[in-house]
Amino acid sequence: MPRSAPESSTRAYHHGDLREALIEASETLLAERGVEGFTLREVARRAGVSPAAPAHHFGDARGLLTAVAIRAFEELTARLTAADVAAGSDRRARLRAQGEAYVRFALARPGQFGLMFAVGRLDGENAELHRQGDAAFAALERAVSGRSVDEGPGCGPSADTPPGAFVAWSLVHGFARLALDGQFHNAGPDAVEILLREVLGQALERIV
Amino acid sequence: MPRSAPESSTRAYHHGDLREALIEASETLLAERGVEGFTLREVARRAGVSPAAPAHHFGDARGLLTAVAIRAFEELTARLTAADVAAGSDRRARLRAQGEAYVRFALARPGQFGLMFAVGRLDGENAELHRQGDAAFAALERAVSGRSVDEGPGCGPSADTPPGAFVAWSLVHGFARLALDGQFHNAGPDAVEILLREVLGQALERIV
DNA sequence: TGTACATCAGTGAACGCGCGTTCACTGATGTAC
DNA sequence: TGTACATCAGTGAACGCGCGTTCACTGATGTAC
Repeated sequence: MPRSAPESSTRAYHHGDLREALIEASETLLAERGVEGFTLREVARRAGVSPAAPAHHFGDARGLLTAVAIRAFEELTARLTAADVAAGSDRRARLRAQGEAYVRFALARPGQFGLMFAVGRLDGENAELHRQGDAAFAALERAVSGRSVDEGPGCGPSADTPPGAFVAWSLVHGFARLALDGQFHNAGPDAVEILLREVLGQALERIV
Repeated sequence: MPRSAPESSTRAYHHGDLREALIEASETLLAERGVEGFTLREVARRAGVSPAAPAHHFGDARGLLTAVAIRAFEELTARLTAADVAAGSDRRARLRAQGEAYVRFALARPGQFGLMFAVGRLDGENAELHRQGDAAFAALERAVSGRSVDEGPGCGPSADTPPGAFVAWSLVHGFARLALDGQFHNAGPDAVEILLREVLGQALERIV
């Protein structure tokens, strides 16, 4: 099932749905080469269009990357929320489920995960980007605060946010980045899997 | 006092000590533009030499960056160890002191911190790089395990490493990266300072 | 002490490369009448 | 239904750019005798 475009739904002209094709090509390119290896020309090549075509839909490279990041935040939020719901009502179980979902998302989509925090490559003025970023954080914060998924949307980091939310975020974020940067390679076979369980088991449950 | 070059001490010919000058120029360039903004030509420009000069001392760009990363790990280890010693013998105090030192290093030297974990830009075959990276981890692990600073050098991540070391590392590493990526900007004024204390206070002490 | 020579740090021009973006354009699609 | 026209997605060549690295070289330094 094709996802609907978040803003003005582009009609199919020559290509069919170039906007969508460019986003998907970006996702696979990011997966293969990371944010550092991303180029607009390569994306165009993979989508089978000329290097000038993307400008029509996204303005420039930053615009395309921002669209990809927005979608990535949406997927992260969906995964966090699904894990939360599946974990039941126990606060620690919810927290652990979300922590595991966060790390698994990062490991499954390393390129997109890198992009989401590569602020220099994104359009910081984009309101939708902020909205989706805040939504992902809100999902985590909800479990930390023991609020139900049904109790409204929550909001992004603020001065009122309980510190535990930052603790949980830092922990899973740091674990994910270290794992992606290969820092656990010497910690034995299946180190990431084993450590993930231990870290979440030892730490996340105690923190809050 | 000029630091002595880690390998074959380069004599002063035309420049004086180009090897050292290139490393220092790299450090300030990294500070200004991050790893993404690093170029060999710009470093040469800043050191006042031709673009071909660095090759003589470091082979290629990767070689120079690796030398810079090695030095950065040395500085991190020195900071962690100093904080550890200053914290006395209480295990939680030591852990907290090292955690704070880790984050402060990252905030003070964002470009070098980014470089240390930008594995794609470094020479993964370089033994000294691994040695210094392991040494930094070993400092952290020592406090987690409650071993004294005097009890030998320790070693890098392995299958025998207590999980708490990975927990502590993930926590401070994640906090540092999120802070550097501007993710705490909306958490109020002085958010990073306040959160740093809260995160270390709430979490690090409980984890082990 | 003086001279001839070897070493090698650093030069500067050139290499080929791929990049993001621009621009005038083409031609398929959709629409007004 | 048919025709003329407007729209605009996508083309492809060209722009200027800065990059890392190479190469034959220069000339200061150090050294052997």
